[in-house]
Amino acid sequence: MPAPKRPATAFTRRVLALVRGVPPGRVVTYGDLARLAGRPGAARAVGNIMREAGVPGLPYHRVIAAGGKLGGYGGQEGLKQALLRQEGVPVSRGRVRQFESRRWPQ
DNA sequence: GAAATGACAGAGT
DNA sequence: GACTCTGCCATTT
Repeated sequence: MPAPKRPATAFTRRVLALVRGVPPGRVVTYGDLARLAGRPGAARAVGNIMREAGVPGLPYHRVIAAGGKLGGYGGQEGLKQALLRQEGVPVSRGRVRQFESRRWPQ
């Protein structure tokens, strides 16, 4: 059966809340989200949450992988890159430029 | 309840 | 700089 529309656990809820709080023009890594959510090392789990959450209205495209890599986007990396560029985030060759300076929170 | 899955991270080659 | 291997975790089946 389809997953619940609402976050199942506090961790998931926290991660989604953090994503919601990322302002335009800023990016955050999966590892950071995991750490901010209180579970360092759960970067992989964060990715799973994004994929399964299915909650519209969240800037999922602002969540990138470590090192400024875009990571995945449901097989739509191109779209993710386009969205980031629209918000003023320079992306080149699947990587965010100056991502260390655009990382959130900072 | 246990095994499989995956939008990752880090160190090593 | 790109590729490979291992470790970690929550969710799904």
